[in-house]
Amino acid sequence: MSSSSDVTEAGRRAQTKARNREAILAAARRAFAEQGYEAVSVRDIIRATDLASGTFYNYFRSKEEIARALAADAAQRLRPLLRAERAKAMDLEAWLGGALRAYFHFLVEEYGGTAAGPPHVRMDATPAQRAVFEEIRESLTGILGDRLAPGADTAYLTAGAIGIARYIGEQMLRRAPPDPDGAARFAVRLILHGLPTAAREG
Amino acid sequence: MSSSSDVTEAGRRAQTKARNREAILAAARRAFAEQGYEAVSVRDIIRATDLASGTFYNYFRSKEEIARALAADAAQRLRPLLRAERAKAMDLEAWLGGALRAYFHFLVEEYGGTAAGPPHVRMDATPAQRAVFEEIRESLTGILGDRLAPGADTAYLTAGAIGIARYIGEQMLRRAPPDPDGAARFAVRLILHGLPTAAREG
Amino acid sequence: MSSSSDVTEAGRRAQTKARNREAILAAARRAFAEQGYEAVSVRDIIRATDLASGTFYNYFRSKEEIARALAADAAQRLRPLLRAERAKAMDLEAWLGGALRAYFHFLVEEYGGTAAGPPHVRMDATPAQRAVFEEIRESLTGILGDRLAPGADTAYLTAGAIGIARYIGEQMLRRAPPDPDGAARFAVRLILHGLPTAAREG
Amino acid sequence: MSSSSDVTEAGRRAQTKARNREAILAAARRAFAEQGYEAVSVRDIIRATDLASGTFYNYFRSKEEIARALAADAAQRLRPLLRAERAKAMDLEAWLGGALRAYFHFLVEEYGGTAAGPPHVRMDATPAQRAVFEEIRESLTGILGDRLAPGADTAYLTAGAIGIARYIGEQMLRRAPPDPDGAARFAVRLILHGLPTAAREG
DNA sequence: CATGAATGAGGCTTCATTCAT
DNA sequence: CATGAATGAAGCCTCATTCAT
Repeated sequence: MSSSSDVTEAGRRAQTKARNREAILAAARRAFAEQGYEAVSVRDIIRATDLASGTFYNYFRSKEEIARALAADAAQRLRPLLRAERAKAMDLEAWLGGALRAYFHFLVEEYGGTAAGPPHVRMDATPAQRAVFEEIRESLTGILGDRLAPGADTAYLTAGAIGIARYIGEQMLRRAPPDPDGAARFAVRLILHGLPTAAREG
Repeated sequence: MSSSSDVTEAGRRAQTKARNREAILAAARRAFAEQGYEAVSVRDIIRATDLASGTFYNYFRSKEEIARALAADAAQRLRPLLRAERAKAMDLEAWLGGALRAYFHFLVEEYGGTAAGPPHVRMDATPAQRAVFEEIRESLTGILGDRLAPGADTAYLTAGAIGIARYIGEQMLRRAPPDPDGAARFAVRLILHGLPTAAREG
Repeated sequence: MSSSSDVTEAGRRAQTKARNREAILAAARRAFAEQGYEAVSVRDIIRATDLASGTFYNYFRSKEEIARALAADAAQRLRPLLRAERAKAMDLEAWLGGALRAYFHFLVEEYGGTAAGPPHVRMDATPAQRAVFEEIRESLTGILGDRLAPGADTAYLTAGAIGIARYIGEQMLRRAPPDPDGAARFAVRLILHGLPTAAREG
Repeated sequence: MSSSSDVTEAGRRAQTKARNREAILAAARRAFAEQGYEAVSVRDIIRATDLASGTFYNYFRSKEEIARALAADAAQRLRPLLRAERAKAMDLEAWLGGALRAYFHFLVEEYGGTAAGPPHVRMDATPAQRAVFEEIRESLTGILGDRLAPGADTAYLTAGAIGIARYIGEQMLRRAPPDPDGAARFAVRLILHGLPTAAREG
């Protein structure tokens, strides 16, 4: 049963496994984005791949697990980007611009062409999402430094910033073609200077 | 059919009907807010009342119908409030303050005690929601008047304002006790002057 | 509570009761004929009257009972007719003609305008139907007298005759306007002389 | 995926599938014959097999579909038999004998042991049944040739013949053991020469 | 590991029947 | 007796998950 091509075979196997896993994840991401968790059936997901229904369970223990994996995956892909921007940025404007560009590009890559966008989940539904929220809060407080009043409500500040990013991101995805850089410029202005200022510029 | 208490009888019946209808609506509102449309089963809803499963269908034709009724109901309760604020308000600040206070009080009344808040639905999932979006956009453009640049992206502006309201509202609901007026003051400042200014004040 | 018009009142009540009972029976007959027993709901029946759903149960103990009542009713209306024809008839041809005319007129009165006709029930599903079957068998053997061979299969003979009547009756109901007398003439010829003979005449 | 028993494996699977499908069909046929379409629940059907409720839907999309499949199946098994008899037969008697024997044997195979027989559906409830009706009508007119009067009512003739076959078939199924050949001989005589002649012979 | 049929819990909904008024 | 809302069993069907091959 073991031949001289074992290594190659094992390699091919590993490749196939990785390919299958990615295929399932991609199909699930699309499906969840378009229809929401409950409306998606495991069969919807595997029907979008060339695999059989049972195979799903060789890669994920349950439908819930793939959803969590997906959310964690998104958050984990997003966090390094945000961290990198935080590291590079010298001031609030630079950081906001970098982070929002990163986020909007991420949205386009992840959900571009989708009718929907990322599921609008409660802000802290998963640990990964909570982590992102905290990450942003810390970056924000760090950069603001002593321009942050002692009693300032950083949770509200963070929520406001995230709200702007989320909703403008959703609008952006609905346009053809989506323009992440333009959206980021707009969001930066809105966050930094407020709505009247943002309205004054084309 | 001919007792002297006919009126009272009919009245009691009508009262019971109205009470049951409200009980079902309230249970559904809670359930949808906490778990989302798909995750809620009709049995979840009626189990939260003291009625029997079949009774649900004496009041709503389907699970979908009650969801629509709920969304329409919320939007229809919200729109007059927003309109009234628009009529009263002379400038942007007054309008924002009134509208946000109205919205946050509405949230507390509607979802106070709930773990969650209103479902984060896509911004224009239902006609009623679209209508609210447009209502806000129009108020915004109307009040800004010629302080709105010709090419300004009013959809982004509206989305940003709604995003702030939604996410700060969600944060507010999570606090005990929720403070809608405080949240409104904060949101007004954030929207009007931007994040750095909002951060500078306790 | 008792007035001088008690008799009149009682009379009106009895009238109303009879009217209601007939209304329910008529609605049920139509419904069963058009949709079949199981497909008809009690609400279908009472919706076709101006009564309330609970009222149904003041007149019939259950849906099954009204179906039985209906079948019994039909059989009981049919049997006297058949008996009368038997009494009048001097020979087979006269009896067949009378009985078939009676049956086909009965069908038109009972189911005319209906899309369907009487439910095609098993020949002996109810006692009343069994009784009709036996009634016909006895008339047949009585009239045939010694023209009936000793070992003749009277069940088959009866079944054949009934089969002809049922299926030609069904065809007749489908025509506009239905012609019960013509159908009876045709069926008599077919039963008496067989198909080739019946085919030879227009 | 690569064992030497692949063919056998696939074969066994296919066999199981076919067996299950047949088991479901058989159970449904019995149930529909005994209780009629509406009175039969999908659970009745699968309870008569050793399968689980959900399995039904691996084979048929709905209860309606299996009913249609059953009717179509019966008609499709019957029509070739009737056609073959039509091709062989030189005269009316031969054709009637062949067709009725074929039909009665079909009944015994299909519904033998059943308390009931085929559901007495309206003569043309399904396309397949309409097709059988027309098939018989055409054979009849073809064989009668110019022994058919110009204005003869071929629909009535066909209905009469089918009525005889249906009701005598029902009687036959009720006997133990059923005698399809005897029933066919009887029915031929009745159809060809009429009731008095049929009565004269044992 | 892949396959895909089998499983059975559970979802939505209908409906015969009861009962307070 | 009439009314019509309440009841809960039962129907059809979907789906996450298991398992033999």
